[in-house]
Amino acid sequence: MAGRKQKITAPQEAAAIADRLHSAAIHVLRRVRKQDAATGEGPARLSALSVLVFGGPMTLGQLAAAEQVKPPTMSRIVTGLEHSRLAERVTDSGDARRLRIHATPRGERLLHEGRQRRIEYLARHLDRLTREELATLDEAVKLLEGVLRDWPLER
Amino acid sequence: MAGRKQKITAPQEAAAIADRLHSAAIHVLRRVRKQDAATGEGPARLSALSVLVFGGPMTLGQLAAAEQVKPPTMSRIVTGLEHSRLAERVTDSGDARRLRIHATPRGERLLHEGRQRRIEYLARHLDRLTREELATLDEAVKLLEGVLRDWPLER
DNA sequence: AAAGAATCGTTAGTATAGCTAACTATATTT
DNA sequence: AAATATAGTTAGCTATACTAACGATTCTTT
Repeated sequence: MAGRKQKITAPQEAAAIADRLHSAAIHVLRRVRKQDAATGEGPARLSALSVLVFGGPMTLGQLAAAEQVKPPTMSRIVTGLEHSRLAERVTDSGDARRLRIHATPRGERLLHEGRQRRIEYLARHLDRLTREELATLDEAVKLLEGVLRDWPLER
Repeated sequence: MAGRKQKITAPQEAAAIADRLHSAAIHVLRRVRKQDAATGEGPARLSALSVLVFGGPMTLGQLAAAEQVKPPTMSRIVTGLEHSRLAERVTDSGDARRLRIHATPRGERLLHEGRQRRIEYLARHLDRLTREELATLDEAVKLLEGVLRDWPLER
């Protein structure tokens, strides 16, 4: 955090961009989420499953924190994933209070397929951009990733 | 739409960017939506209210279509907005089946305040970007807006 | 003009996803 | 050993989504 570039930013400018960024993000996701219906699972389950697949097995509390959701909510989400045989609860050896939640092979498969479908759909629409425009978009996404990385979760 | 530039885009590139764009959009919105809790209204109501405020009065069916939601769902959302005195149903003169839904002054005020809060919050975090980086982000958002404009709603 | 069909919205019933409060079971601290 | 802290679950509430079935109106067709 100490190594950031100087802030030479006009605040109103940031606000105007923030507004349109917010709107664009909403509309992109609204289009894309329809593709996820094909998986037969709801968004909360898919998102939690994604955390499990890409972050590896973790406790219910960690998963709840990662999804910014309270433990009772995550408990129900995991129950749903178990019923669909996409994830499993395993009692932690060494601390019987804890549960290790992990994705099943079936869960990994379903996630990757859904992700593929979603990305292809989105990419099909980005295809109308030129190579240069895609490069701009790529750079902007990198900037956003940086902002998100340094963005404290509290507040 | 006929006047778009040539497609000289490598498809895999678009897919990779699509993936990260999707992820970034999810995480930005996840952070920002917490600010909306201060309004005391849920996301579906705020989003419908936003359509009413910026799109003007419309029928329930139009509002449902704009929000990509089925009529029964929108009926309940509007009921909620009415209970909070943020919107009103008015029977259409000329076609008694139709309802004109419109935002109340109170609804407009709440929406603008919430929007202000959300934008300021997001802008505060974008502030760590330099002027140049903000310009890149701005350009990328414009590109996205263009893609969204030409993106048919069906499918 | 009357009968039938289409349209608009609501009601009923179900599922998912979020919350707080209260509880159980296990670990840790004193 | 007793008190406290931690990890999850259960219970009960609310909001948001769906489909199916219904009522009321309007349009069409005979």
